[in-house]
Amino acid sequence: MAPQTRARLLAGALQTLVEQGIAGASARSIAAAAGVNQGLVFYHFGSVDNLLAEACRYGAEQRVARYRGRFAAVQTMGELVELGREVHAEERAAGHVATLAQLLAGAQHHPRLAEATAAGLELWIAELEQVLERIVERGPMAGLVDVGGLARSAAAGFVGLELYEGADAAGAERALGALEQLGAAVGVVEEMGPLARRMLRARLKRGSAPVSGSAEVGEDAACAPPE
Amino acid sequence: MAPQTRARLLAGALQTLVEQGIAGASARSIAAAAGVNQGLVFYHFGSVDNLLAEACRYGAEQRVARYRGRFAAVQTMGELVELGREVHAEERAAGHVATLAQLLAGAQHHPRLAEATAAGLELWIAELEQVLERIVERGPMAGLVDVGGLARSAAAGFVGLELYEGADAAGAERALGALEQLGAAVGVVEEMGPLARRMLRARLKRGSAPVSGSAEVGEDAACAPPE
DNA sequence: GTCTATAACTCGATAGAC
DNA sequence: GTCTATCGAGTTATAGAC
Repeated sequence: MAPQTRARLLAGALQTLVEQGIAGASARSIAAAAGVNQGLVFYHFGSVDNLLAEACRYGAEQRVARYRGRFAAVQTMGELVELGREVHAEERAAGHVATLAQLLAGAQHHPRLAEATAAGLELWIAELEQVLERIVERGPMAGLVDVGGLARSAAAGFVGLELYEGADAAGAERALGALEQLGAAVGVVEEMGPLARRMLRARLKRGSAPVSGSAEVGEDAACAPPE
Repeated sequence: MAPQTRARLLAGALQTLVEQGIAGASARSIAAAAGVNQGLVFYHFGSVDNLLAEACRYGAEQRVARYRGRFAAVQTMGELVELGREVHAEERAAGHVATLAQLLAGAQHHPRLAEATAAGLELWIAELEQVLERIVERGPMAGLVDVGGLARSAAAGFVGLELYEGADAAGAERALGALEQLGAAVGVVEEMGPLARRMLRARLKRGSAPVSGSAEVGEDAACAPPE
């Protein structure tokens, strides 16, 4: 019966994180949610933190697998934003992104949890990165943007939005709407192809130096001189 | 001596959140950090949660005031991204954005904390919104994007990035770098002025309907037909 | 592998001395 | 306003019966 109990504890840990947060994730509450004895947490996992770390990997694998097919079908930035909405809605309803956020909060002061949550997030990031790679490589930004970094900022931003939604649901909705509008702006760059690519390359070439002054040109310099 | 003790407890609460996270923010550890007796938490604030809620507002006001001048000086998207880097570095060093993230994690299952953290975040959002308003209104996106929503997504994303950095510092650095590149892409749209504006308006007009098919045009449709 | 019982501790919160 | 002392509940973790 060992494997079944382990699985129940893992599921119980996730459920407890959803319902009570990291501050309420004790051996007793997790065991109660799993319907098993409290001592089994320590028999099977050694400590509550170890259980939470394993539950993090377990949960992330489960959730990412749920969307793998849909991620694979995405071909455009618009579709990706649309899928983002879907994922947001489903994960919010199930409380699973909140789980990752709770673990991430706990991980700030706990190296073992940090390792596990980073691994869990990495699963989401890998999925996202594949999609972005497909989208970016055929557009004007190919080779000009770090796709892995983009995937990481999207995943991290998603977690932040999820936390924000818990404190201000209406504000989070506005944020999502604005992101869709911003996605449309990026889509414009995509559509513009080579012209946008030249301008973007020129911009990035200026490197990390302050770009002050460059934007005042904005209105009348629709076509920057090619290199 | 009452006001001094109150202030010490507020500072102690923030310090404890930085050093031990929401899970370790007990009346005893906070009082220890403040150098006062544990019972005074309840005398002055009634409960630990009330203290945390007040500390949230107190801390957010303190931090936002620190950057008010610099926010006011920002004139371009590039400068804003640059300031974002500065704020990130300073807040990370002081651990204060992490504080907001910890409170946000705790707020998910605690209405009183949710109210306080939403108010604290709102201070950052208001500051950001003013800057974005200045930048957007003179560019092609004026009137086409919800500036308040943009400010909210930026603030929430910032919190997420901060949490992510605690679990994977290198990954967070990549994310920040990619965001700078993406900011440059938005800058391109800014530079393009009226042309980009027409394309963007056409895009947004299609509304929230799936934009599938539109991006495949990308490479060879540098100039979409104006409406 | 699973349970009970329990040790040793920390928690929030309060009563009462000063 | 600040302290000590304390209650009752909840916590991790272990020892030992089954």
